[in-house]
Amino acid sequence: MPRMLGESVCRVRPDLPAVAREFDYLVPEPLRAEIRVGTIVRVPLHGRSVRGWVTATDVASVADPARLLPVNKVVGAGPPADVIALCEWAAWRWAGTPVAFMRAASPPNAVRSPWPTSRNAVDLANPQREVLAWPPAADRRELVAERVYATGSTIVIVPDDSRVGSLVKYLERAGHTALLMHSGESAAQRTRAWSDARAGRCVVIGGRTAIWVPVPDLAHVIVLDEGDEGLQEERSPTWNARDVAAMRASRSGASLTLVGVVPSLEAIASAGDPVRPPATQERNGWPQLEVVDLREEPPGTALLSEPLARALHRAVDAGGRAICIVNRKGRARQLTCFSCDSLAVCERCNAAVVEGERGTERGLVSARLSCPQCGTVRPMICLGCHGTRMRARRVGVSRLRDDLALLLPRSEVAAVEAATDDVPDVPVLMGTEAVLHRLPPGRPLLLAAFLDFDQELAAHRYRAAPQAVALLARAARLLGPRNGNGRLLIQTRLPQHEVIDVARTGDPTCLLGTEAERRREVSYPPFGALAEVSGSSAAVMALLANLPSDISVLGPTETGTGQRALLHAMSDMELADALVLASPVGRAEGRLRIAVDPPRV
DNA sequence: CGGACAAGCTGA
DNA sequence: CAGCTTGTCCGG
Repeated sequence: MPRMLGESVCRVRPDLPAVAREFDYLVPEPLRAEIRVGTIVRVPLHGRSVRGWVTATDVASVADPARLLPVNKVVGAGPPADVIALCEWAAWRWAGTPVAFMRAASPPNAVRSPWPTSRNAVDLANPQREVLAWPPAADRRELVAERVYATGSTIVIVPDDSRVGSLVKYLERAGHTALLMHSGESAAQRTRAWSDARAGRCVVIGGRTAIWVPVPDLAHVIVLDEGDEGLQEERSPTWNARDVAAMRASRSGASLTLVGVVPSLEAIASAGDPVRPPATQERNGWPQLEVVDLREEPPGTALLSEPLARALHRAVDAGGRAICIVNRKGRARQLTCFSCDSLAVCERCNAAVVEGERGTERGLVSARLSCPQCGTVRPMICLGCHGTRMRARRVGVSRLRDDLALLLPRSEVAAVEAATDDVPDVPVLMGTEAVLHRLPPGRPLLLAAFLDFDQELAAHRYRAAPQAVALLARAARLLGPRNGNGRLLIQTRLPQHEVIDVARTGDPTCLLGTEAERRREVSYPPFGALAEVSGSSAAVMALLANLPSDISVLGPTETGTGQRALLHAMSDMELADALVLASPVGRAEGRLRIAVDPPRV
């Protein structure tokens, strides 16, 4: 096929994650007007017709022009050029393929309408970068509204989709064009919002994917709950919308506001020390707090203390709702024999067994032990002394529900876990943290009680403290401010812990200093960078072998299916560059997953 | 990713 | 050695 003079050539990245290359194609004259950077096209590749994104137009230097094939057709509009470039950056930053990001930045359905007359990028004289410490129960609508830019677009990232409705209404009442982009919406609705955003002069409100919207005139990016785990993609590449927001704002010359109850060290590292509201507002932005020191409770009361019982009765008698939170599913996660005190383990694999659902054994209802590792189930019998009575050591929500029901004979008590289908509208809910996300409407929430908060404080994850604050903050938001009727109750043996101080005083700096100290000591993020690589032994070992020497490696350790290792570098850039260098150029030998900034280590 | 083609395996 | 499975390569 001879190439004619003046015929234009575009570069296309096929929507095939395993093909880490771009290819050049001829642009047929009738398609020329529609083909620009970002346009979604179908192109012939290896005898097939595949979808892809145009990544460059008017490509000049072509290796072998005679071999070029023409683009088959234009599928529809895609991300604008600046977003395509942002996708390339994100692919480097989180060691993924650009395709993964281009998918996230594209509309769910094809958009055939032409681009609106282009609105120029806003030229802010003085773009601001700001970190804002904002107490959980304080209203955030005003905070957003006063930052919305009138002659340009604003992106507002809100990880929790249950709270966006009132924000949208508030902004619309203030005369703004608000576009909702949450994953809970239908594909058609999200496509429409994506398409409408191309006109600019709007406020886009959505979850993490909203950071990729095609607004042409970005002036401000606001990230609410910037430390929320929901801002990070769980699957690889594990990108974080807060970090993409910071880069997009910086590249567009837009302002950036990162808002958190206790701002993350990552936010502070990228946008400076937090701005705080006046101290009275900080205090009033948390509900009333009661800390129960479990060391002073009589032994044997376990997690159902006297002050907890009082608070529960008070809430129920007032006609409100009370929720109790323990992050352990099931009945008991650990059991010891009542007579010989040995730990109950699995007869096959020796792992600690948990108390399973009750089964029927020769006509008698009895508890069973089940192994979380291999699934073996046996009746509740001690392997050592054949005793049949067990003491529950780490009690879970289903057992606590039963205990709570005995304590509150006149109220209905329901257990809630992530797997619970319908959360019943009863006065008392006993649940894992899932209950904080799945509260049925109807009754006013008067009490949120963390029965074993030390489990969160002492968790061996390096982000344990901010995650613990996030739990308290979520509960606090549901309970309302200090002058309301909601009450937060925390049972602990560490009543002086900085995390609890934040809820007590409203002062986020209680925690920031010690947390920064801890992380700096071991060069953990944001004073260093981490990545977890896992997969088949061959793939992991090949990657580790090609790593430059300034990357330190913990492991590898055996997993069920292969190997896992933790990589540490002194900066995000160093880590990203090393992963580019070490990643296999051609086909990967077996499965490999790279999680940059793994949420739990 | 998935088609093409090569090398390996099996049974008469 | 035909006919089938399994593996490796590579795309404009």
